[in-house]
Amino acid sequence: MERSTRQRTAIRAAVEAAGRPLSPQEVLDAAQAEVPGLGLATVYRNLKLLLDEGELASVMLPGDSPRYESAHHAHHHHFQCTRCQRVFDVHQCPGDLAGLAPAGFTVEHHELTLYGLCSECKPAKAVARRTAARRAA
Amino acid sequence: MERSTRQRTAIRAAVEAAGRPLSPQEVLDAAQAEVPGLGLATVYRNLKLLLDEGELASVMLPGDSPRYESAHHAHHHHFQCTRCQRVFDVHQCPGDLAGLAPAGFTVEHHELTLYGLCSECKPAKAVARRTAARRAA
DNA sequence: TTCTTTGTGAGAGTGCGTTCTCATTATCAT
DNA sequence: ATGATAATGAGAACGCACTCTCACAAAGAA
Repeated sequence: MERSTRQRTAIRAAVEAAGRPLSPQEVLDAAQAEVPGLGLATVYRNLKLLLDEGELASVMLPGDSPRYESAHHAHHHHFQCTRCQRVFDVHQCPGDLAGLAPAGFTVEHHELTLYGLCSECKPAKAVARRTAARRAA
Repeated sequence: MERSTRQRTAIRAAVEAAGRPLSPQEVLDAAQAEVPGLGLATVYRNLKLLLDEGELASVMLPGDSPRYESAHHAHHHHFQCTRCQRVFDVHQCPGDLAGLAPAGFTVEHHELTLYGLCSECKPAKAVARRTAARRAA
């Protein structure tokens, strides 16, 4: 039977607390605050377990390995920051995209990913630009 | 200087003729009709070359390795068949998705992927369903 | 035609995300 | 507290897409 371990608890908590999809490495980094010796294999094992139980959902983005987030979210999309690579939820959907498909095709579902700068990186980039300009002067 | 080989010509022609994004393996299969001994390494070498020259564009889809298509296409999106896994172009765009992002975020671009059955697989699936029903009876 | 050099095919090698192995640890029913 | 066994940590191993190596083939300038 399934046991309750500090590791499993920390992993579950890390993903739920993040409020955004995390990569296995990000989960490891976050959960190690709670369980310092935590290993990557344990993270993978538990992500798979929680996925099978339906507690987590995997999030696939173009050209990236899977991330994981709480499964208790309605249909939504994702935003990836082009600077820090972190992924955030977008709780809106353009909806009704069935009409875009070629004739004779049936649309079952869709994935939308927005790219740009997150609220933390937008100012960071502006600062970097100013710094570069100062160096050049 | 760059030479014109049967292999390169066949690879370029295969991608242009497909009219949809092809995986390296699909390119190999298609181009081998023209150059039977063609090797996978040559396909990768030439895809990279044509990419660098700006003749091809790479297409990333969630959870899949890159595909390649002609770069001479305006902004568009993609449709992946959930049965045959092939990818097709969708020449429309819901547009103006900047408003969907969280406050403080800047949207630079976006990727949209539709999933469903292509025109070839839709009838195939209906047939499979009828066959299964017959077996069950 | 000859020569230089780019391109090719085959298979070995690489990188990386993920899974497996196994000795050790820790949970929990008793 | 004790014992059965699930879970863990570390590192080896894996799978896959992709790139490199190298001997050989062939394009194209002379």
